[in-house]
Amino acid sequence: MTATIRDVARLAGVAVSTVSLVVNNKGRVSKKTEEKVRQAVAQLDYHPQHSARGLVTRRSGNFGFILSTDHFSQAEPFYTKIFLGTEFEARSVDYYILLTTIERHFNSSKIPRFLLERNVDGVILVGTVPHKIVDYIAERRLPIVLVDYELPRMIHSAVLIDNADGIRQIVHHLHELGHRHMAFIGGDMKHPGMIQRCKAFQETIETTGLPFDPDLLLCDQETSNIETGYVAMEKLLSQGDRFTAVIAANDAMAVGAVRACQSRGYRVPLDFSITGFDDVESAITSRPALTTIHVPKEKMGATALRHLAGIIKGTAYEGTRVTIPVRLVKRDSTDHPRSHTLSA
Amino acid sequence: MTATIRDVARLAGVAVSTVSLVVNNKGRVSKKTEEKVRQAVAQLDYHPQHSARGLVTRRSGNFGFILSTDHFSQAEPFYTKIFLGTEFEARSVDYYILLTTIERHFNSSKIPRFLLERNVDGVILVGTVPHKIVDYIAERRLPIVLVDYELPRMIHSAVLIDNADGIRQIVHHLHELGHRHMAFIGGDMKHPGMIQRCKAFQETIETTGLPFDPDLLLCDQETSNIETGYVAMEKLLSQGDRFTAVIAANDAMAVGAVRACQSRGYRVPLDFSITGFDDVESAITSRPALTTIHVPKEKMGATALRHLAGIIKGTAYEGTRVTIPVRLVKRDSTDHPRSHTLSA
DNA sequence: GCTAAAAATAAAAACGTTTCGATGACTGCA
DNA sequence: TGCAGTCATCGAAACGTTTTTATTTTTAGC
Repeated sequence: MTATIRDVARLAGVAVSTVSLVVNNKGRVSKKTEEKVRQAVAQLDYHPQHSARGLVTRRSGNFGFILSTDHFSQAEPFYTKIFLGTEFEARSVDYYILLTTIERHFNSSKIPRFLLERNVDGVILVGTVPHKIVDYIAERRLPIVLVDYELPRMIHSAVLIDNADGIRQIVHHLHELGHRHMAFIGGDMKHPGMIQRCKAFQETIETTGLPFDPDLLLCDQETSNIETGYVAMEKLLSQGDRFTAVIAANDAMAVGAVRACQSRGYRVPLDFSITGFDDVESAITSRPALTTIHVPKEKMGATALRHLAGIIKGTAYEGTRVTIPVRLVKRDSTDHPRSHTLSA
Repeated sequence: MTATIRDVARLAGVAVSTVSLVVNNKGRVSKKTEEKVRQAVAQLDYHPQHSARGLVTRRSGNFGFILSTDHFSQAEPFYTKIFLGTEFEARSVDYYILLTTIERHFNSSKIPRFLLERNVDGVILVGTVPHKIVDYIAERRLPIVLVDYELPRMIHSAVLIDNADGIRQIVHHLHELGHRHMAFIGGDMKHPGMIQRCKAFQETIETTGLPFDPDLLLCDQETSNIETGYVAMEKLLSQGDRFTAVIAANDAMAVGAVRACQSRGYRVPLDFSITGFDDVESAITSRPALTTIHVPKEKMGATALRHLAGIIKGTAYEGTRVTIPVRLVKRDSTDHPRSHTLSA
């Protein structure tokens, strides 16, 4: 039915091995025969059969993509977009992606089948994942790339975003607008990225020479969603009029903070400037549209895949951290502080 | 490194072919040798190698899962959950899922790689997909199962939800509460499911003996999101006080309708009862929590996979439609109509 | 034009599995 | 005890590649 390498060889009038050489761009083949072979390939619509190839190369041609179930079914398509980037990039390097989700709590009886069966050549792990599964994979000597997550021990490759720089950009932006008293809503500190954002806030405040008020630093939440932001903002408001801007560690909390303001009759950005982080869908759709830090999600996924493929080809080193730059997106949730406007 | 079938055979003291028989539960093997083989398999942690198996069986052991890019990166994890159901079910029948997205507009240069390379044994297509890609796959004689979508020509298998019954349940629920004048917000009529919901509304109104008012039937939108619902509700409200309940064809539009009410100072469900459809995340988190129709998304995915596997095994027929039942979930967005409450 | 070296091509083995036909070992019946 | 028939097991071929080694062709230097 479908053409095999023999058919191509016969049609092109060359040996099977020559066809293989051409198809894989290996070895030196004369221009002339290469052309003949390529023609035959095109004519027969030949595609090498994965399984046959895998049998001899001892590679599966697959990468595993592991994500926690709650990350995957979370409302904002943050991780979904990372996957999209990975999948897209996989097409160009000829790998298939096997996506699977795991529960938050590692359960050795629920190990992804592609690991048990050794049917992947490497694994991409995205977001918060149980440490044990990382160890399990590492024990099996499979290359690993973490995305938007890192483990204390720095032995695995990771694709990260420049959280510190993002926060710096935000603080500077607000500072330029004239804000001096900024509050920070930190969210769930179990995620390393959140810790970085929180730390970066404190450091930037300090280096910029702004006053630091510990009451305006809220970093002890359990979650990082809209509700979290709402509650945190209410707490800040109840503390009195000590700030003009609020930096939320992600967009969801920023949206919550905006709502809390609005339901108390405050206007954003007139009374308070509020910023997010991540630049997810709701940063654009919510009113006012959020000033936030754009995180290139697809690019993270693509970078992870490229890196993983590199490790296998031998052109990249395992254990490298790749940091993806982020950039400020100014929208409608930030403006000069009220007092500043008045004095101007 | 990893154990092969020969290792198992040697350890168990039997022929390679016997091990194969045991592992695949084929042919008749004596209890005694079966036991020996199983022991050896366990001891060596043997897993058949996909590629070797695929080479001889001429099966890939993969199913394709195709979804439009916008469905996949949509805020509500509706399709994501369908995928989860599929993936989970795939584990038990020993198939891998290759997930890929396609653009809304069919582009023959962007055909999923697993189709070009014939690396799947069947394909699940979810939500609205270009007809051309369905034809393309069918031409290649690959089994197809559509999920939450159907094509005019009824030649492909499809897993659908009982839209008509869902609408019936809602109308009856509202009727029981005492509502007689119901409005309907239909959303994007390009999706067959939306058409069904709209039709079912009209039919149920009629068979229940309720008055039908064409002004209360809004079925000419282009989209089906929160904004759509908001706008539609404003239009309804501007038409005067002719209804006490609003049935939105999905949860997003219901949320929009609720917001429109609230921003005009109406209370839900006191002034208007509003219902959704789908039972997505926001049906639970939005205030008031929505009375809606629960759609078992994971189950749809699982059913699709099972059906596809059945077609290949020869235990299911291609071209079958499987309808998944739905059920009403009563939450806080519906109550007796105001007049009814007063008169009671 | 000859030879040695380099480049291009070919031939064959190997990868791990399934499957088919063959072989051997039992069973039950005469 | 012998024999047909059934049941359990085995051996070997085949699947479509890549890769290594061998062979042929081309090139370059004299």
